[in-house]
Order: sequence, then C-alpha cells, then structure tokens
Amino acid sequence: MNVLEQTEQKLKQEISEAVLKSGLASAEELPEIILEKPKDKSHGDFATNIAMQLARIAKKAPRQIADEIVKVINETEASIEKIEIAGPGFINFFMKNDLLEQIIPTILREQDNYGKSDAGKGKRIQVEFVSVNPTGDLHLGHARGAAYGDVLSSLLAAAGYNVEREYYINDAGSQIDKLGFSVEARYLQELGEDVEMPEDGYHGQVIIDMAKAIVAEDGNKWLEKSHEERFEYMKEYGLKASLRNIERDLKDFHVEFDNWFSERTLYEDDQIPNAVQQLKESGYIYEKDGATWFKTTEFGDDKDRVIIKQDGNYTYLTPDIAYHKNKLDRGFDKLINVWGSDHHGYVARMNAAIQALGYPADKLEVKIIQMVNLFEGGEKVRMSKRTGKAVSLRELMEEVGIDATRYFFVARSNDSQLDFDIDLARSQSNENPVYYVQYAHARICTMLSQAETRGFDVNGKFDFAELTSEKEQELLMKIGSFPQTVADAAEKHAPQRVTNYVFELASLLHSFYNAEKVLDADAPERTTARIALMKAVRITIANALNLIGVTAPEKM
RNA sequence: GUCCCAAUAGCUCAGCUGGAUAGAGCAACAGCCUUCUAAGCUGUAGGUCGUAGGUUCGAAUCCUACUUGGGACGCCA
Repeated sequence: MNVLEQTEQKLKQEISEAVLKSGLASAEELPEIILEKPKDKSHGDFATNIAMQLARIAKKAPRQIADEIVKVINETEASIEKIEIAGPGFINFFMKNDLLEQIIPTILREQDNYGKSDAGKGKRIQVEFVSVNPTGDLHLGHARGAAYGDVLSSLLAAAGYNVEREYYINDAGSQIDKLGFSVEARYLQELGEDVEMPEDGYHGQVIIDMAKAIVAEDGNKWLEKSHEERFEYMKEYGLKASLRNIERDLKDFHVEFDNWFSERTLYEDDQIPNAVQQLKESGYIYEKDGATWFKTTEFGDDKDRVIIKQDGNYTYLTPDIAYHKNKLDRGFDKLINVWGSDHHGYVARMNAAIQALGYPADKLEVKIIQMVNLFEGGEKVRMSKRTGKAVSLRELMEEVGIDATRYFFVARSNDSQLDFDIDLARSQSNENPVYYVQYAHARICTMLSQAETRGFDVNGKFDFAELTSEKEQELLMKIGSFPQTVADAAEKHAPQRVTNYVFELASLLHSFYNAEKVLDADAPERTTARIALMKAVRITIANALNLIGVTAPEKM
C-alpha cells in the first residue's frame, strides 16, 4: 500500500470513529466513507460528503452534522493540519505536509516496480484477444484490439493479478479449407495453369506471396500430386505461413502471448462432444428440424441457436463452447475476451454457454472494441493506397510508428469509436500527445545528465522541506497517486486512464520546468531536492509509458 | 422490427463511486528563448453536457422515452 492510500485509509477510519462517537449514526447505519480529491485546492487535500449522507439518518442539517463530526475528530491521529466546513456540508481536510515526504523515497526505492500493487490478490485472469482467423494478415480493425488486450493484460498484472495472454487459433473450420483452396489456386496460377480463384476465396496479396514461396521451394512438384494431397499440403502451408505472419506482426507491435491455443486440439480428445453432452445432461439441448439446438433463450438470448446442423456438422458456436469449457476447466478466476464490435451479437450466446456449463455469468467478461476510422489529410481513409485492401497493422506501424499507434489506440475507451488521425500521430509537434509525454521524459533525462556533468550531488540525501513551491507540491501529489491510477485502470479495464494520467503528469512537469530552475549552483540544497523530485517524476513517466508499451526516450 | 455502442467548447476528446465554479489539446487572440531541449510555457475568449421527463439535499454521471450517428441480428465463420 502506498503513502496516499495509507493516508486515506487512516483518515476514513478517523471519520468513521468521529461519526460513531458523536452519536450521529450507529455502526450499522454508517454509510461508506467517501473521500474525494477536490479539484479546487482551496477545498483542501481531501473532502468528504458524509454529512450530507447522514442528513436523513440523523435528521439534522448537513452543516450541523459536519460541525459535530469536526468537533470530535482526532486530528493528530490522521495527520490533519486544518479542517473546514464548506458549501452544502462538505468537510474539507488540509493534510500535514510531511505525508508527502515519503513519496520520493518510495519511488526511488521501488524504481521499475513503482505503480504496482497487490489489489488483484494474485487472482488468475485469462485475457484472450486478437484471435484472428489465420487466413491472411492483421489489419487495422485487429490492431486496436491487440493494443487494448495487451495493455489491459499489463495493467492487470501490475495491479496484482496473475495474468495469462491467450490467442485462439481457428485452425479447424471451413475457413481453413477456403484458405487451402485459395493457396492452391494461386499456386496453380503461378505455374501458368488456367485456374479460377474461387469466388469466396481469400484474394489478398499474402496468399499470392505464399504461392510464390511454394513454387520457389518445390517448383511444380505439387502439380503432379493428387488434388487431395496437394490441397492438404497447401492448407497446412497456408496455415503455418499465416500464423507466422500474424505472430511476427504482433511481435513487432510488442504484443506477445503466453499461449497459442489451437482449435484442432479440441477435436483430438472429444472435447466438443463432451461439452455438448454436458449441455444435454443439464437439459439445455433439444432436436428440431433435423438439427440440434441449444436453449440460449433460457439465459436472455433472442433466439435459440443451432449447434449441430442438419448435415451433421457443428456450427461456429459449438467448438467455441468447448473452448470456453476448456478455459473454465483450467481454473481461471475470470475470463476476459476482447472482441471486435462486429461480434457483439455473439456475446449473449457465449454468456448463455458459460451459465449452462454451470458457471456464474460474471465469470466471463467480453470487451467489445469499437471501430477505428482512419483519417489522413482530413479525409477518411477507406482502403490502403498500396494494396487497395483494408489497411494492415504492418502498414500502420511503418507509417506512424509503434509508439504513436499504441498510444492512440488505448487513449480512447474501448466503447467509443476511434478517429485515428494519421497526420497527428505522425507529427513531431506539441499537437501530438505521444511526443508531448515522451519529451517530458527526455527533458528530465537531459537535466539529470547535466546535473552529473556539472558536478551536482545527484545521489545525496535531500531535504524534503526544500520542495515548497505550488508546482512541486502538485507534482508530488500526482506521482503519489500513480499506483491508485494503475489499480483503478485495471479494475475498470480502462487503459485510457493511464494515457490521461501520464499526459497530465507531463503537463505538470513542463509547467514546472518553465517556472523553476532545477540546477542552480547558488542553491545546492534545493537543487539536490529537486534532482530527487525529477528522478521520481522520470521513473513514474517511464513506468506509465511502459505499461502502455510506449518507449521512454532519453533524448529527442 | 430487436439488441449493443456513442452523443460534452468550432474540431478531437477527459470528466473517477452522483458532489462544490464541467476540464485539456488543437484552431483564434495576446505574450514568454542571454537561462537545465520553444517537440515547451503563461494568459484571453469559447458550453441550453443531443431532447424531454424522472430519482436525489445534489445529475454530464443513475432510470425511462425519444432523436441522430455507427454496428449486429445465418443450420456463414
């Protein structure tokens, strides 16, 4: 637990005791004490609305209640400097300054670990994301999900959860057969055969590249084989090549998985029929029109869903149910799926499956990633200029860079559509929030290296009392709240809170930088203290950027 | 028709568990480099929080209806 949290805990406790002591409410009636950090500094460091909340219980005016609480509160215990009652009945607390004193030493001690907490208590969470069909490569739509899933995982890990990142490979369905036919057609075309590309095949350039690679390796070897043999080889080749592409693109985007789960393994030991059997035993299965149905309406879905078609094949849903059963059987405390918005209609039936398998509905949480619209030169970019197809993750990385891409993707709530301005992401100016934040980090690094070359005491004991200016106090409060920000962002699955936070911290740093001089030979004591502050701010910015997978450059 | 998401300054967006005078950046206007990086800072101006009800001491925030934009509604995957 960090310094600010301890302070809050203590204060909350003293407020509760004061309420009980004044007889305003009994222990059972006592509402949860809510502390907030007022925006306006004249409202103190913390404020509580407890007096308003107690108005009905105590049947007294809020201001009078506040008065009675303030009279009996133990100011020394909670390190309170001053208390004021304001507005409709807010109690404002001004804390003793020395509480901030621990912040810098804590950060300097924890270094890379600063910001982590044990809020998640080691609970096992699995985050499944991207999971694109291995039939081509990753495009824009997948990139946002990749950034979101990866950062969410990092946040959960930092907040003390035991996190596993998983990619589900759809390598068993009919889409893989389609891939096989597509590669085969391109292969035969490469060899000059008069073959039509199937209408519903995959037309991307990657497929042609695969065909060319096969020709380069094997020449016309597969021309002579039977169609079955050739198709089988083409399918497997396409699958492996697609996966290689996807894995490479993701790795370059700094996204790595703990586990790549193959759909095929579900077929190997009857996991799908077993899952269906379990649903049947629970009474959620019936036969109609020659098909097998799953009663998802029992759990709030619009209509029941077919899981075994008239022709005896499974629908898309069936192996997915088995997959989720497999995940649940692995003992995770919680499953998170990151899906594109075009799959949201699928959420209800998956939730139904979870419950029908005997698990509580909140065991699985599906995060829907809304669409991304690309803009360049003020115009909406519909297709890639290079390929005429959807813009790929790789193109985006090459066009705007990894840092900016990742930052922009997680800077917005997953529930909101995202307008991605390529010009802005690429611009090296103050308009670009990524550069703004990175520049703050680089600025500090410059100061610190200058401090060393100019012979200032960079590791000395510093006197906290030297840090008295308003901007220094604001910086201290801000860096002190970082662990709480990380925990909140993890809890709410809201990476954008981290980008907001680090942007605000950078802003405070720039403001401080322009107002005060850090390295001042005429004031060595103050300089030592400010160097310590700068180190702490640098660590906090670097850790925040690291969480969202953005680099923290030392020079720009 | 049903379901999901969104709607806040001219533009792009924050706004935490309902809290005090709704905040940034860009664009506009006025300033700041002899000084640790001006990729920066300071100030001015800009708002019926989509509309209408409701809950509450208090609503941008919660509830209901509606409007607009986007998406989804297959024995496809």
